[in-house]
Amino acid sequence: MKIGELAETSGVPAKTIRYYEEIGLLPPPEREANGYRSYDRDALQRLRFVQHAQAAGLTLREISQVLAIRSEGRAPCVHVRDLLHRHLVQIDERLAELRATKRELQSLARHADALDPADCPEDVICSILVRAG
Amino acid sequence: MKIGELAETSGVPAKTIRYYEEIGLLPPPEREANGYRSYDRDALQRLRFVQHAQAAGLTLREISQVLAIRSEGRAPCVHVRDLLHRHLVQIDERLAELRATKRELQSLARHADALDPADCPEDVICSILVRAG
DNA sequence: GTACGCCTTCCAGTGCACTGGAAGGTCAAG
DNA sequence: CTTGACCTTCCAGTGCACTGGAAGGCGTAC
Repeated sequence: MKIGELAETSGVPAKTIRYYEEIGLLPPPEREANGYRSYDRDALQRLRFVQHAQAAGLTLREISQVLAIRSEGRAPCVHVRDLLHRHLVQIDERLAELRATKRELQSLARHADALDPADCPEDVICSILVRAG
Repeated sequence: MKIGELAETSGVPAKTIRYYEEIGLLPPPEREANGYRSYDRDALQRLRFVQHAQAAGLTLREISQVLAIRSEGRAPCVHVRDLLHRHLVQIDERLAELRATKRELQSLARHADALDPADCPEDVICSILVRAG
């Protein structure tokens, strides 16, 4: 399977697949006589794994770690479990932040919608936004 | 007021204040005879405004736009109102994404917690994560 | 006079995940 | 024989918001 086909099948751009190889996320594949990359089914499986792991919120660096552990023959279960729990905490934090920002923004938007631009005082930069934060 | 004092008062590192000036977010301040930056109260107000606007989720680029509009003498109200509404939409999208990821992660974590590492089959990269995505 | 802390500029790097483009090789169809 | 799709490498840029460090000037206290 050439890189274009792998890209097509996986939905990951060829450029990105080469990039994954470059950063050591994917192992260098076999090459055809003409130098083209030749991928087997494992490559697709790995790539799908990367997509799954990304969907789960892991960074490429973390995915590399999991992949490396596995290629050493150890089962990455414990490691992955830790990663998952840590990510859940992070997501909760981020959710809380976002919700706070949203409340902030909603309050500002309500204020903005009720405001006549003519009322904008000259001495402050923006009377909508000075209420933020 | 020298940059260190402004940094102290605002909580924004001096390095960052210089960076803001460099990208045109803050206007170049007066200089003392020795070349030190000399800030007035307006500078602190602007810096606070930047912090508020950032807290509201605006990017530095957007904040620059608001500041630029204001410095042209026009009230940025309408512009800001649009920004706010667009940001609210973005935040809702991001919230939905995050919540989906969280559900994903929770399901994976439950699976991981219930799993004995010895059960990890050799032929898949990680039986926890193949379920993701 | 020297030590220390503050200030200056400038250049470069961080993190994250790509993405673009140039210059050129390969292969099958028309 | 040329066109076009595909592949290669390499270098460089994107976006966002900083951050680090070197090399040197300034100002005050001891």
